[in-house]
Amino acid sequence: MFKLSKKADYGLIAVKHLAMHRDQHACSATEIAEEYGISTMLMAKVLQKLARQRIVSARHGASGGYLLAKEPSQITALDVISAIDGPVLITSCVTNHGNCGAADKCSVREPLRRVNESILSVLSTVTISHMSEEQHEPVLVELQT
Amino acid sequence: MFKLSKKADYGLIAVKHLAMHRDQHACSATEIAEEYGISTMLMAKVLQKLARQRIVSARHGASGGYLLAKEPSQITALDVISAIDGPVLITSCVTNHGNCGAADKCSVREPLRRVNESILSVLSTVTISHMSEEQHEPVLVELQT
DNA sequence: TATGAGGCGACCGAATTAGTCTTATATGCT
DNA sequence: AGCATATAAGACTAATTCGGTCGCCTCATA
Repeated sequence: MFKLSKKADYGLIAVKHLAMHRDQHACSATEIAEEYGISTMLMAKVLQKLARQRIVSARHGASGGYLLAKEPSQITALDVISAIDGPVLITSCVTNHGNCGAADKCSVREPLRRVNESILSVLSTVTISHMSEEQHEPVLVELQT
Repeated sequence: MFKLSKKADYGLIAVKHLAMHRDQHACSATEIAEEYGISTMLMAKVLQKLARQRIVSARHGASGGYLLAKEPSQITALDVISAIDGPVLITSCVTNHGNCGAADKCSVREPLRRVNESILSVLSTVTISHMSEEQHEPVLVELQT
């Protein structure tokens, strides 16, 4: 209902792993998958999606693998999640493509759109480097009620 | 992936409807369902769940229906959503019931737990009365990164 | 006491998500 | 050159979740 998909979860794990091993060798999908006990095939799929969005860069061939394409502080949780699962929309009718029959009657669309904005703002405030740090300074996010 | 279920959506619609018709008659499930073009059966299910969590109160019998059990300002979006879909957990392993095999290896659980807290905080800041108002003053939410 | 309302659980089909397989392509090493 | 090792991509299947329906029950009121 309001859950991250496993793939997105795996994506965050992979990106964090790469962040911890940067300036070292490229990590292969197999290497990362085995480290966390995840199916190799599936991890490969996830990394491919991240590569397509230029969050990681891939190196073919022997001793190849993946490297972060940006600084960990420049990669947000939102980047990773939406690279894998597509845009984050808490309701399917937020974009208003007419697929919601009750669109004109629906009285909650506008308020939910604002809640959606707030969640995007939370997710884009958290970066991979935040996720690797130990100290956690509070950050204020402006929420449009 | 990161979406409200339709049931939760319908729940918010119903609660907002009740908020707009308080001090009037009790609204039946059928009445609300028809107003927004939603299946009567399904709307009934949703209202039953809301009643079980004491968000709305039900009146049996002829000219019965549902009434809000609290002030609109005392009902948060989180109340409604979790009444219908259960606790809001962005990952299934947040509660750590051992169902995630990689729990000990998983390096993102703690950061995600904090993101989850922030989302809860957003959802519990938005009340039904907020959702009915037109003006939207920004509210600051403290986000634990 | 008949009628109109909610309460609850079982159930089914559809949609989404998780995970696998296969084939193609690129790279490095010997 | 040729082989081993990687990624790339899409088709495919299995598993799970979700949306929606139905039937039977209880309760309250006209």
